[in-house]
Formats: sequence, C-alpha cells, structure tokens
Amino acid sequence: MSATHEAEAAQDDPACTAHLSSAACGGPVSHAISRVARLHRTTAGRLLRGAGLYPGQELVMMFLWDAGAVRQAELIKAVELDPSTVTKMLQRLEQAGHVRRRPDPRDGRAVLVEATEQSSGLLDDVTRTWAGLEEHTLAGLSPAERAQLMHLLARVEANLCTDTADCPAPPSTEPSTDRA
Amino acid sequence: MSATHEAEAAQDDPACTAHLSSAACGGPVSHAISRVARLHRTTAGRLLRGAGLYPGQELVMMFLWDAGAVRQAELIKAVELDPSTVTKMLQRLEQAGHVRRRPDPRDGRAVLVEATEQSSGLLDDVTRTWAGLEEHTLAGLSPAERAQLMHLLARVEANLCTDTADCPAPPSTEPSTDRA
DNA sequence: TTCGGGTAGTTGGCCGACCACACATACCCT
DNA sequence: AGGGTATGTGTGGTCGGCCAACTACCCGAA
Repeated sequence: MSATHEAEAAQDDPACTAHLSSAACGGPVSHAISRVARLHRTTAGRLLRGAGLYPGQELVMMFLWDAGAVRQAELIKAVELDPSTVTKMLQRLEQAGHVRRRPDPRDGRAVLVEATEQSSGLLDDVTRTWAGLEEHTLAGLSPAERAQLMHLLARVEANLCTDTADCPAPPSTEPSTDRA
Repeated sequence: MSATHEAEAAQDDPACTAHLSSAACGGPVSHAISRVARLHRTTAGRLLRGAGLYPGQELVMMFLWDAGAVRQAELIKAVELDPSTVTKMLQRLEQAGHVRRRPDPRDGRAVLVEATEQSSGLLDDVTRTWAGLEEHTLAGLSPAERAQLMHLLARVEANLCTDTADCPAPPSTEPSTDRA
C-alpha cells in the first residue's frame, strides 16, 4: 500500500453528494457499507430485471445451476438466508417456471429443488450480468486494490459473524410504552 | 458440470465460511458486499431493536436529530431513499411517537418533519449502538486498514453511482420473460 | 414400542425498499 | 389569466428479509 491514509473522510463525494452531517461522523464505515450495499443491490436488480429475476433470486439460481437437485436445507445453508425467505422465494421462482420442487423420497420432511431446463437460458444472462456488475463495481481499481478490498471485506464479514455480546446492546432501560 | 464436490468441508463453518461453489467465482466482491451488507444490517437491527427502532430508521432519526425540522424532500435527498419509502417509514415513526409532522405553511405541498422530544431519549442509545457496531465491524483492523477500507468503499460507491450504461444489460432477447 | 428431542418446511406478520401511478400544489411563461 | 410543467407526497402492489409459531417427520433412547 503506497498511499498512506490521507485522513480525508468521504467529503468530496463526486457523484452522490450525500453528507449526513454529523450523523455520519459516528460510524463512517457503517454508513458507507449500507450505502454501497443499497446501490449495489439496486444496480443488480435493474440489470437482472431484463432477465426476469429479482435481486436475491440470482444467488439461489446460481447455486441451483451449479449444484443440481439439492435438498432445500442445503440451499438454505448455502445462501445463508432464513428458511422462510427461501421458501417464499422458491414459491415465486417455481411459479415463474425457473425451479422445480418435489418431495424427497428418502425423507418425508425434505424437499428437493432443482433449476428447470427452461431456466438454463438465464444462466448466460445472469453470468454476464454479474460479471458486468463486478467490473462496474470495481472500475478503476487495480488488481492489488481489488484484492485488498476483498481481503478487508472478508475480515469484516468474519467480525460480523461473531456474536455481538461485546457490543453495547441497549437493554431498553426505558420502561415507557414505546413500541414501534 | 454436476457438483464436483471437491471440498465437502462445508460442515464446520467456523466463522462464516460460506462458499457458493463456482457461482461465487464470477463476482467474488459482489458476493462479499451483499453478504457483509446483510450481516451488517441484521446486526444493526438486532442491536437497535432494544431501542424500539427497525433497521433503516436510525438513519432517518439521526438526520432529524441533527437537522431539526426539515422538509420531507430534504430528508429524502439526504438519506437517498425512495420518496415512498420515506413516507411510509415516517408514518410508522410518527405512530411510534418518534417523529412529528405538520404541513409547511409556506408550501402547500410540503411537509415539515422533526424528531419529537420523546425521541431524544433514543439519541444516546442509537449513538452508542452505532459506535459499537462500527467497532465490532472493524475489530482487529488497524487504523491504516480502516482508512483503506473507507477509501475503497468510497471509490466503489462512486462507481456504482455512475450510470450502468456501460454494463451488459441483457435486453432479454428471449420472449419467454414471464415476470415472477 | 413409545416417547421425546432434533430436523425440515411452511405460514403469518411485520418492515425496508423499489416501481408505477395518481394527486395536489407551486411556478413559469405566453 | 390560463395552461403547461415541475415539484412534493401519498397509495397500491410486489419482493427480499427477518422473527415467531406451527406442523410433519425422522431417529435414538428409555
């Protein structure tokens, strides 16, 4: 890393001039993460919309294209989503004809899921879209910077996976009747 | 291209090691971004829940605490959200007593929004929670690494703000576009 | 064999977020 | 004035995502 920290907080903001004043002062990285995440997701959604997919569904489809017929539990573990989220997403994907579901003959509880042949037509679109999204996201970054970003994100992810026991969780010292 | 299953070690998952097989190969940073974002948001939500706020609302409240009474349009521009999103969020925040709304006397269309006095009790909680979240997110990162991450995120954000005209948007040459 | 605990999925409810659309008001120009 | 455009908000609908609670099923021990 040649560029030493210039200690220049995100103030220039060329395109998206947003400065949440002093609010952003506490937790600038958290702010940046949420903003980048939203931009990234909406961008992906806009690109994927031409293919008939909603943001989030592409991850499921990618896994299914790659893994073939799998139990829903396996898919859930792979995408790390709530079971109910996956259930509803699969219901919509099934109705759209992108996915097929059938009971597992060897386990009365389980459900086997697989991508339909029709859906394989989307594989190319989705793959290209994701490649383009990745490139658009990382435009202007050198390979070293990309690796750096990847590495830092991995560390942050590891951090967020650990329990937040050490975090200051306000135990709602306010007994007043304020429920959202 | 069936499941190669070269590494079946997906059982342990010490921290968060999720590997979406070859699907993640195209766009590893995009994957990391979405995963980090989801983890970050759910963590924030869990921490904020004790304060009676849902994830996303804290940004609105922070801006209002800092800016006082503002027009809704100004708030919308600050948080960079869809107007309808802000409208509904404010309706819920108002019903929860965290926010007050009244028509702008100088503009029949506009609405002035401000945080209630009651809500100022949350200010400390939210501030501390965000500080803790930031620290938990960046735990183990040196100041230089934090600055690096901040800088890279800013560049990515700038990239995502530019139009995606140069992105391969599949115009769905397939007429089988059945929307879900 | 029975019974309890763990696993697999589903449903309902809620919220954030988007889009498309409709509505009211302000503004500007002829 | 009058009409067209721009702006500021609200509605309805759809999705992803979570939590809480529930059902159905498998399995291992008493």
